[in-house]
Amino acid sequence: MTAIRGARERARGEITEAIKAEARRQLAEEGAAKLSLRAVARALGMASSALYRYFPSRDDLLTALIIDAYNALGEAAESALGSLRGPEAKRPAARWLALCHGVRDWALAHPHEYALIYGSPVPGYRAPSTTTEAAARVGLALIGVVRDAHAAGALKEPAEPLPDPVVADALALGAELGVELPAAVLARLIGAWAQLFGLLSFELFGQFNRVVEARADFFEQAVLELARSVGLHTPR
Amino acid sequence: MTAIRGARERARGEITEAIKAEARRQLAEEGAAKLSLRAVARALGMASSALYRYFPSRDDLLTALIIDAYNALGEAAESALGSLRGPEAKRPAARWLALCHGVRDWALAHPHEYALIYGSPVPGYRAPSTTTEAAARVGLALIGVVRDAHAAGALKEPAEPLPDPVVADALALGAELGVELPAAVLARLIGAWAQLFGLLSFELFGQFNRVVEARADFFEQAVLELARSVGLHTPR
DNA sequence: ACAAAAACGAGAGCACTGCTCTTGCTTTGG
DNA sequence: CCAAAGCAAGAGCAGTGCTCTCGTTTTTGT
Repeated sequence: MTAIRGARERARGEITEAIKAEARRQLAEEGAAKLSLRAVARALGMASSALYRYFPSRDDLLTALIIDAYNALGEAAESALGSLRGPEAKRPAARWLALCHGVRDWALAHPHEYALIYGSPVPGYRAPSTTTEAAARVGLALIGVVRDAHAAGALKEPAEPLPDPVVADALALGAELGVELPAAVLARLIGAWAQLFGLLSFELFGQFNRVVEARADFFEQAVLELARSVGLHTPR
Repeated sequence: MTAIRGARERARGEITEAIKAEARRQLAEEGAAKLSLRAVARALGMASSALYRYFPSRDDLLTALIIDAYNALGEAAESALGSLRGPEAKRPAARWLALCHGVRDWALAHPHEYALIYGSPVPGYRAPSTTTEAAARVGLALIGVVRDAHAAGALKEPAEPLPDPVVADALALGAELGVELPAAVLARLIGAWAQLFGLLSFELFGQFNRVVEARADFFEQAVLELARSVGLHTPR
């Protein structure tokens, strides 16, 4: 169905992509606030009004960029996991670390796109299912690492008890995702997920200026601690 | 020196405050992106050009709002700590919890102002010392709670070793702040600080939609875990 | 006390923005 | 082959941040 349905359809796809590419360029240079439809149209040599045939509004363009960014980040994370070789590829702690560093590396390489998805929600809130789906990829990857560890019997379930409502949320999530993990682990995974991005946001948004200098070391250390909190064994 | 230096000076202060108040109003309604100088001037019944006598640019107004927001948050946090009564007021874990909940309560009550300070940096980066000073208040409060616990001998120093560069950062921070805490504790405090806002940002920016429903319980649980990670005893 | 200097408010104006509407042209499909 | 749909371009509207100028008012130095 994506076959050649005429030159027009193909052209539409290409132009849509060109618009997004140029918008991404301006985003990387000036940030989301300064992204201007007219400037994009100008750079592409088209009338600004023509652009509205492809994106009905500026917010729609931004939403498309957001989804792309989520997917790019998800892909970076997954590929960091996939490029592990040798015995490292099987050790849960190493997988966890690789995943987190993959996320961080992408964020450092694309700070404005990171800000777009994990900074303040720019277009008056919203979360179409396409967005949330793409947004979930990193979280799912984290769960995957822990699930594999659990299946291999390499998980040390935390002893601390959890309040009932938290357990309920964790169970609901586990059921929805069809993943078999103890509620305590799942709940801590959610926390670790949020905290991972807390660390990244502080680093990227300048909150660590004059506080943390050895950013990579600090990140690794913090992320190792998160791995422990979900029950992963972290040798050495 | 802040004495009455003429009606003009007093009027200037009042008008400056009125502008910020109206800007804050529009901020709370529409978010930072939609805040317009002209609209503020209109609401105040003055010409838009007159507003530039008080704030040289839109970014300067935003910066002022950012500083105010940091201070309001810092104040909310400190007062949550100060309003503890009875034996709770002495238990480090209770103080830690009260502090974190104070931060969360303020954030939930002022989501747009929270987004202004912990979302994407809106005006092309920047951090005048006045900003960083106000921004540090919550972090300092967290440190204070742990310092007191340490002084009272109620701190269980974590055993896990830290990489040297991280230790160095922690020592430098401790020296700069003149606070006597083990490097391992200080390093974990920085992590806990970042993670606290990671949790809040995820909650406020909608990342927990359809994932975590029992937000307050979840927050409490996560923040308790953070307290443990810095060495605080958490009874029950 | 008076004149010079500084601060102020208002208005007009510039360059820019997102977005709409209308007018012609081109591709598509029955 | 021709009507219908898709498309690009231009003009135009309302709004924005910001600058400049021009009278007026307040402060300040002598």
